[in-house]
Amino acid sequence: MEWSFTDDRPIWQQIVEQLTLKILKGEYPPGERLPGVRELAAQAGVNPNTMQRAMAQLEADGLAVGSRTAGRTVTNDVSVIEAAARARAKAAVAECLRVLEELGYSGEKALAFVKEELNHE
Amino acid sequence: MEWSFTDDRPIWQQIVEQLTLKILKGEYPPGERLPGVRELAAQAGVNPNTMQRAMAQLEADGLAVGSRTAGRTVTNDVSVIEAAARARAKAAVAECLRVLEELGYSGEKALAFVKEELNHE
Amino acid sequence: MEWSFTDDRPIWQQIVEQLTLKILKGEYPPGERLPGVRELAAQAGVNPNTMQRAMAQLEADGLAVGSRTAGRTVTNDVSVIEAAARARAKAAVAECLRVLEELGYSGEKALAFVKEELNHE
Amino acid sequence: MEWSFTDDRPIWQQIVEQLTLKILKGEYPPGERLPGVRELAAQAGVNPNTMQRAMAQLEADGLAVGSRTAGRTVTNDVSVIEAAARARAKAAVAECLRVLEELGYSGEKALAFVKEELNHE
DNA sequence: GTGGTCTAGACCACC
DNA sequence: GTGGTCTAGACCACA
Repeated sequence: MEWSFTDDRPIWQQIVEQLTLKILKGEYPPGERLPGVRELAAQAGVNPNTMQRAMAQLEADGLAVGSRTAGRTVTNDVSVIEAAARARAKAAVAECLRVLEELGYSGEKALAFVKEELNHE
Repeated sequence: MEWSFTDDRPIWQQIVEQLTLKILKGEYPPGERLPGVRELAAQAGVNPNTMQRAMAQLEADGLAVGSRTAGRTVTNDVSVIEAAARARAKAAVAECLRVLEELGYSGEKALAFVKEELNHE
Repeated sequence: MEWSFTDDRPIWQQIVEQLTLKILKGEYPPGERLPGVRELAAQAGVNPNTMQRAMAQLEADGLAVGSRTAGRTVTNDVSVIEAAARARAKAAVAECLRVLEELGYSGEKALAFVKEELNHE
Repeated sequence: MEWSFTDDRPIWQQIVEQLTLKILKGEYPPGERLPGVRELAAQAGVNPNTMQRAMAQLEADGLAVGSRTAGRTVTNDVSVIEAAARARAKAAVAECLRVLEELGYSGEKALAFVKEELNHE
């Protein structure tokens, strides 16, 4: 796993995002055991506390469940994962459309613009 | 003008965004004189220092030009404004497509999803 | 017997509570032989060490007596059991009243509130 | 303010509880500015990080709102405060009744017991 | 060995 | 001066 961080946002947030993405994509399947805090921290080259901050957020989001002594696992509740994935996709599109609308793109023009960008990518 | 800020990002950045938008949309036409920092700060209910920082950014972006004596004006270079508008639109779409691709949406599926979101908005 | 644990508190404490309850209610009558640690541990799906710790606490509370050769039995001293039951009840009520008082419930109001909660349960 | 902690639970949780109680009781009225993290930490004799952990929880509970630069204030949403107070009271009573029921107290007997305890307090 | 907590001290952005 | 973040290092309960 390639960890890369920018300094415009807290590292723990970026960790949360990247781990969340792995869960949403199924790279960490539901129920799978997650590596320990110390191990992940070593991999990512951050302080264990920082990694733990990220894991706590992951738990708060309901994507990971922690048993006090036996490490954490990805949630078994697939609906939570799917809901998170859908929410992320919808948020991205909504933000995009919001900006385009601000710039004067009507619905049809916005769609055409997206299509165009998609093609000569 | 309705100024509203969230506290998840620096206020000066949000000011920059909103002022930039007004320029891109032509509400502040090229060459037009911008209100003074103190006046704008009073309107927005922020510290003049904060507004000052936003204006400095606007100058750095090339959208505003400042003469030490006569206040600031919107740039006369229309190409700069158009380029900025295009860049903002492309960035928004690119970010959106990036997220969708991360989540496993192929090009066609992404477009379909955007269309769908656009419809039941 | 249905064993269920939450991970907000040590498992051995929860075992102690549930076993204690069985003794107080008479499900394990005074003088009765308790199942062996290994057997109980298997039932509850926990490590024998954990169950062992719970039993030690039960002994410390005076509710179980252990003879090195013949396993453990529930105490024959009924007064100990009755005292424990009374203490548990009083502690529960005292804690409840403490919280209610903290929140501004006077004696009468507290009682009325308890009555109300009891009814629409 | 008298801060006293026990070592059976995390200090930050105890801080959260005590601050929450002050808010629920109105000692910190809605909208009131809370002392800074460093100041509170000094008062309580704990590390600023520990105090911040507590404040973050208070924010997550919706009882405090934080503006990135101007300190925290008690929420203005009185309904949140009232809901929290009611929830705390109901939880306390429910726990009490649960224990009493486990011990064999029927509804009426439980109420009578509470009344008795309340009197010779 | 696991996660959780706490301390100490430092740095930074923001206003 | 405010809150937020990060590091480093230590301790503890639990299983």
